[in-house]
Amino acid sequence: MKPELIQSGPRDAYIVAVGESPGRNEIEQGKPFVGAAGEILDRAFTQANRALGRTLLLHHELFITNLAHIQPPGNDFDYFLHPQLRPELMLGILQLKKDLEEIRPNLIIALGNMPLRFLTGKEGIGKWRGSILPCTLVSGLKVVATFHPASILRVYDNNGVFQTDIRRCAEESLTPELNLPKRDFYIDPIADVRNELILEMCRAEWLSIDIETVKQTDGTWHISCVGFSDYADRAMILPWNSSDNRLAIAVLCSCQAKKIFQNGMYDISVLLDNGIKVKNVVWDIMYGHHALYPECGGSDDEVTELLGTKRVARSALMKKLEFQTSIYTREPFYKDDKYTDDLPTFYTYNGRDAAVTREIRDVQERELRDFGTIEVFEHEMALQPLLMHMTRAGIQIDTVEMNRLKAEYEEKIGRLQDFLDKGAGRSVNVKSPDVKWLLFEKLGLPVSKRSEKTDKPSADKYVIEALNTKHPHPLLGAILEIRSLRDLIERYLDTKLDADNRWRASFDPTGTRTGRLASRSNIYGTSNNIQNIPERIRRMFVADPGKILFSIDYSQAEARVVAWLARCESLIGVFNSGQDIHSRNAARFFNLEGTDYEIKTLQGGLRFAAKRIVHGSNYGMQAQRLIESANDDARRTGSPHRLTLDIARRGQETYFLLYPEIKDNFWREVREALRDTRTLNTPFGRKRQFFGRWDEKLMNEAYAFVPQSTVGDLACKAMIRLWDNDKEQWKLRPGAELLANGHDSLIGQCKIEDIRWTVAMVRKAMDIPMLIHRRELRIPTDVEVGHNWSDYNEQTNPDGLMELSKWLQKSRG
DNA sequence: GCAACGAGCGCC
DNA sequence: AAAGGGCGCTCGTTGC
Repeated sequence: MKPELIQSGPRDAYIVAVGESPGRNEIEQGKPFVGAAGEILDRAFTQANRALGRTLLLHHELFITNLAHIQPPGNDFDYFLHPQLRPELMLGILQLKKDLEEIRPNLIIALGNMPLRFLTGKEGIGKWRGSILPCTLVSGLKVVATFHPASILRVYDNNGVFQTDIRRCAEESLTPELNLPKRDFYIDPIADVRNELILEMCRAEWLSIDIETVKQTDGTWHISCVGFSDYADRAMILPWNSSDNRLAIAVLCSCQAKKIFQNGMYDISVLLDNGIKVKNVVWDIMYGHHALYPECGGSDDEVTELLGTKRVARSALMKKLEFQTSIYTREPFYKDDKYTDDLPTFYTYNGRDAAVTREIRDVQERELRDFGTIEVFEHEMALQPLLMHMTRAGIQIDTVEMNRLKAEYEEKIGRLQDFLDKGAGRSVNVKSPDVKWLLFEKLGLPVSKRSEKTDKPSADKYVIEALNTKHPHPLLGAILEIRSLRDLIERYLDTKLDADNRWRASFDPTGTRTGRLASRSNIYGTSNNIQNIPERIRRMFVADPGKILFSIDYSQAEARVVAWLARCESLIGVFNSGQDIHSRNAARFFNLEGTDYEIKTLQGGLRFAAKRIVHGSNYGMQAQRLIESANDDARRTGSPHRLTLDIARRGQETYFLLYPEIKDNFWREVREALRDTRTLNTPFGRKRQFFGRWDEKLMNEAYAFVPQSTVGDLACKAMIRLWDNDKEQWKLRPGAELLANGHDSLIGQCKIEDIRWTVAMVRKAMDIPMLIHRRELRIPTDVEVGHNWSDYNEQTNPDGLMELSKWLQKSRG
């Protein structure tokens, strides 16, 4: 008997969607994609149609079928393939061929790797998804592949990509033609052709530039070739190996055309290292993409790939050119050409990159205007030159101090490690599972937390700190101490510096989902992230000779933004009154009203607890986690005070009781915005779409987004003001410069005699009024100055950071 | 021997 | 069951 076909839809459909094989529900109901996977597909089409302004009756346009029409044992498609192709699959594919020949849809959607393989002969859904491909099963038809909807259930991060792919499918289904972009590539052209092209390209409005490089053993980059494209249908590729070409490259880079890059900070730096200045850089498609899809922010992308520390993509949406090509253009996947031995193929690859970059710019401009984030893009572009400057300037490291710290910590580690090994009866590596053996087997202590991913017991500092409170044991403290000392050495004190002993961290405006800057090691592989340097080693960062460091931070910035977002009059009142908000809150949370609460709270460490409670509670942190972070702070700073669960709970309850608007307004409005549009807007015009699964984690991400983003943007806006040399009102004197961004703080240096003036300028630039719910918010700033970057201490760090007024007094005396 | 991955942890 | 968010880096383990 012929098996029943699990299919649905009309035989005059525009689109045929092809899955792998039916599941149990599909078999029972005789229809494909009836469960959760079907819902995902349905929803994506509805959204795509809405985005395209179409009202399309899905079921009249879409024919859905599978490669096979029986369920393989264990739902494992491999059953059909190994040890050899099974007849059930071959029958299914013949049926599919027949169906396609009869229906002749405008578009076939391959849902997953197997349909991709049998419809196009291509393999690797991650590479080929989104590409418009000729169908090899039935010639003359076209295929777009994307993830199988069921995979979205497992890897929800793919949801955003899936949605953009389905949108492409809805567009492609309008016409049957493959109609792929055609481009001409002029590879190392003869002088006449080259000169003609140079003339034309210099006169063009836009010119994209893309370099190919090889890393040298000394960390520098050798340029192989440079691609230029003035129109998306052509590109010129100039190998670096002739002096004529190098001159041509210099001419093109310095011409008046508006330049387009993909991750230009890299290209521009490398060109500069080779004596070539790029003028009129106006568009970076990585920045454009980030302003459209902030979810692409985060590491683990081509930036980190460049550094050789690539990790698996974690972001819902990637920002690399390969991905952008798949969503902004109709150019099929071609990145494998990069790894060819064939020189012409490689040069063509370079030219295609340039042409695609050129093409993407135009699409991005339209989309940025439609989406309403063109100002966000321009803001990030404005940051680029000053961030490059900061990276290239760097900060001086006192290497004597660096080595002294390392020696001190190594000595301590040696002693503690001896103590630990003797106590444990064997050697214990504190960064290995040895610790779990020691805690949970040898000492028989209880497991209190497990990894979400692997379900393995956790032995992190919170667990160990909690164990130490309940079952005190000297080895526990030793583990924590060794871990943190090893960390200081491995992650900071062993950092490779440049030959002039400067720390040159890079800054990346597309590095986060919020618009904060990300910081990491630079393109030559020296230095590291400068935004997580521990306080206890910051003293090795020093001002240049004759100069002094300043660190100016926004006071309680995120908490203020939350108060304004919540329209919480009482909290706004406390901020506006100029009182010490934490002492004030501590008094109220812990019932110290009417007493001399400031002294009491300060002495009791409750002020610190109040700070933690406010910050954590705003973003959905629970009491248990609150005390962990508060007590960790206390341990690190040597404070004897510990927060108990009871006190934390009471404090948190009081916080929400006193300021109910946090939940009633702020949280509620975030949830409503998410429910209605899955999009949040910030006071500075950022828009972030949330593609994640609808759960509390998504809510917590969303609560944190606007405050974090607003403060991050605020500090960057101030940096732009100070960089912009035309603006007389924030003009810094020669020798004064910004050195780093600490999210809510700016770090810089200036000549010692200019410190008052410089600080006044920077503070003025940082004083940026915002409107939140039509109410003005201006966040005050605190200033510290010193010769090194650690806090002042009369005995241990007399050259450290202190309040400006105190420093002036001290330096007069 | 290398690459991927998880755990852990520094900062705001 | 319990769960703040946002990052980047290093080590140790594991799997090929």
